[in-house]
Amino acid sequence: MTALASAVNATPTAKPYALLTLADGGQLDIEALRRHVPVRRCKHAAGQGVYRAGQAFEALYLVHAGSYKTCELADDGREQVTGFRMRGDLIGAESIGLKNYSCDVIALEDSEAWELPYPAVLRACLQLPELQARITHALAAEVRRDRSWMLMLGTLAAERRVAAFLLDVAARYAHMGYSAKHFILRMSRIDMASFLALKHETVSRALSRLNDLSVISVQRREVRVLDVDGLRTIAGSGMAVS
Amino acid sequence: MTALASAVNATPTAKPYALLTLADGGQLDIEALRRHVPVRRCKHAAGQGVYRAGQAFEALYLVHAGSYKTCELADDGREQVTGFRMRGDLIGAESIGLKNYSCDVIALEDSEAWELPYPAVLRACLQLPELQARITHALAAEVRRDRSWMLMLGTLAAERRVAAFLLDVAARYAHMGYSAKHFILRMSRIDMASFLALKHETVSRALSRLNDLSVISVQRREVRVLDVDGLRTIAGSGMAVS
DNA sequence: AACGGTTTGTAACAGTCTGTAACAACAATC
DNA sequence: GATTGTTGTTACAGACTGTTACAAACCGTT
Repeated sequence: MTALASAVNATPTAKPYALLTLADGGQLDIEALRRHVPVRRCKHAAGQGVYRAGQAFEALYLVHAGSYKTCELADDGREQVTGFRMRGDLIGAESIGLKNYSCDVIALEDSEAWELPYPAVLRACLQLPELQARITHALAAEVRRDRSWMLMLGTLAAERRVAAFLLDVAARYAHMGYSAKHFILRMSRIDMASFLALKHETVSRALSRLNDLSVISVQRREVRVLDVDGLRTIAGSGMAVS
Repeated sequence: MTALASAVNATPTAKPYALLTLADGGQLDIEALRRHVPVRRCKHAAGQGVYRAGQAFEALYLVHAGSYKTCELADDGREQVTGFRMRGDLIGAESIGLKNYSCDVIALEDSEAWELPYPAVLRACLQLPELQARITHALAAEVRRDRSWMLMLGTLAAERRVAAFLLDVAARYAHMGYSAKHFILRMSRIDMASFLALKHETVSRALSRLNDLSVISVQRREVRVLDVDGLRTIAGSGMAVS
């Protein structure tokens, strides 16, 4: 990573954040949660897993720094990246109700997630009605987000998918207080391609074309958005992630 | 529908069913729920909506008979079928936490869903801890199911997607007590194609080819599975829907 | 039984995306 | 600083799916 790049969206300041950004921005903060649940800070090196499919389900995780990918696995080895998680995102909720985690969650860079042991969370839910609602809302939001990507994957051509993806990344960085016009992608072309149901060469070509159209400027993982409206037009009036 | 067809998987008998088939088959039955929540039976003609995106979110629904499709809509008119719902499936949970429903749910045939007013459900959750867990589990299962389809859509070619879809339909009919080897598809080719992120002609071609391979026998919406293992091989060792 | 409208099937053609391959840029290691 | 491996880019040929068009089957209605 170049010196310039590292200044764009580096490790965040320790600014406090609400639990479960995904939901509607309510008031339950991490300190209230800590009074009921023993929180352990877990650091992960790039490529290391928070958990893997099949491991015993024991905790939820809250991303504190860095970024992760969630991967679905098939018996025959097929693999699919189903999403990327950043600061404030909840991890592990998809496995609630199971004895074992149903997917892999892997750090894309050196990252940190806070471990919330599930039995403690369950007990805390009885005393903090807000927490229960928050988790339910986060799950519902996750369903909506996944479906909104299904809409995107089912109706947009390759180049438009890539454009929609960039807009989503930009919006998420903006939400975290970073620049929406200049950022570093944390995932490889292969992960991006898997998520977008494309091949990595196709993603490269699409990015190059968006670059040639002067809608963005891209060099490897560094992206500058030059024409947001142009990008929105290509993506089809953008995402409707709720 | 032919006389033969109607005998295959017609309106179900009024066999009692557990709440939220999607989850892990627990014990909370519909009678326990009725003691806390006023249940209204809602009938829908084919093509009629249970609710539409934008309508005020007021209730969850439990499919009692028939079948529905869930549709995601984009601002610019793009549309994507994101799933099909049958007896025992919960509808509306994806909109929990919102003021308005986020998608359309439309009956594929004459169907019936039981309305569970959400405020009453919320109150009931305080008295029936099982209910709260059930809804949470159903939501988590919904996330897993959607991701498992993302895996399928992202990694399988057209013909294999259709095969995987047929296996899923067969499994769901089997779960409801119908034949897994002989059933009637309730959705049009267009809905099926939308769900599988294909065009309806491609679905037609794939079905014709599976028919020519003697893996299935298909005539319009009537399907006979002749070679389950063959179908599984084509689909890539089947789905891992949990 | 005849009538439109819808749904489904088939075909030829065109287009996008993919697969392969070679190369370039970068990172990590020695 | 050279080397090795990973990641990303680009070009070209080829396969699959999408497009378009039309015909047949089915449905509900008259």
